[in-house]
Amino acid sequence: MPELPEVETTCRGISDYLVGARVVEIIVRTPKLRWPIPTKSLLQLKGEKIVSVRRRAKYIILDCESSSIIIHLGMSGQLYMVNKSRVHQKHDHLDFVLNSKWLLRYTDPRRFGSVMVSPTPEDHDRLRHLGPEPLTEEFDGEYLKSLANKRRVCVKSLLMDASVVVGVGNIYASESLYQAGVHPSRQANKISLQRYDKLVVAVKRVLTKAIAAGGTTLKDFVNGEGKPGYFQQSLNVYGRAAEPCFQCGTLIKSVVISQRTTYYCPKCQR
DNA sequence: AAAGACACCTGGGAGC
DNA sequence: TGCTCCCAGGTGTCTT
Repeated sequence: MPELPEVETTCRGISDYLVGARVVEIIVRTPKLRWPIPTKSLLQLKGEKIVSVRRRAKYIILDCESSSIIIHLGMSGQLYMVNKSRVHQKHDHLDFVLNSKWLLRYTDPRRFGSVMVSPTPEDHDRLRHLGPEPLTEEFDGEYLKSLANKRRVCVKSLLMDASVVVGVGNIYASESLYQAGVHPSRQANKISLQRYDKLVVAVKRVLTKAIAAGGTTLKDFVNGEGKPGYFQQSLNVYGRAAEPCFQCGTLIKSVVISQRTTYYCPKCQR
């Protein structure tokens, strides 16, 4: 489900309900996600107020008074507000009960997600080595080109490497490369600065548009209020193998790059 | 050191 | 209807 726009959408959806609220109870039903939930340190936050809600890469950070809760949605995770009276179902692993009529529920069928606790989330092992946010000025063509010069991987793998830039997952990598006219299999160190400038613009544009649309709902994504996103209506190549390119009519192709299906137009992307 | 393969899980859809 | 197989939005870790 979630790439950066979906995580951002989730953050915005739950923030108003959480900031300033107090966590009166924490219910851990499934202690084992990708890693074991640190139940003990999590329960110590019971009674604390949530000070802020933010995002770093695809991690959602709930800052409480003494420490922060770090949540990753993995492939199938969802985080959303429900009325306290809503009964939990099979994959509802975790509830944060608030001092209001709401609770924050974490649902994740595949359990690839994770929940961590840290007083200094930026320094956490999982977050420390992350690259810049894609929607900042730090992420520009020169930056990308300088890293690409040292790499022999294909450009799509470079774009999806979280130590290079965070938040560009499989959908938006394909979409950005299409918009920039860059072939996903092209070797990263053989692309000019001009083309990296263009690629960076494309990444920013695609992500910004997707956030504005409330994310992409492929199967089951819902925002913090349980509503779907609408960006899938704007997808140009992702999931469109054997369908005509909107620009030139050539049939969209798919190829597997580092174990992930990648979509591109063989004519528009070189 | 970098790049590729594999692992963790469940559910949904296609094909028979 | 029901079985089997394949695929899926991520990313840490192991192997080359």
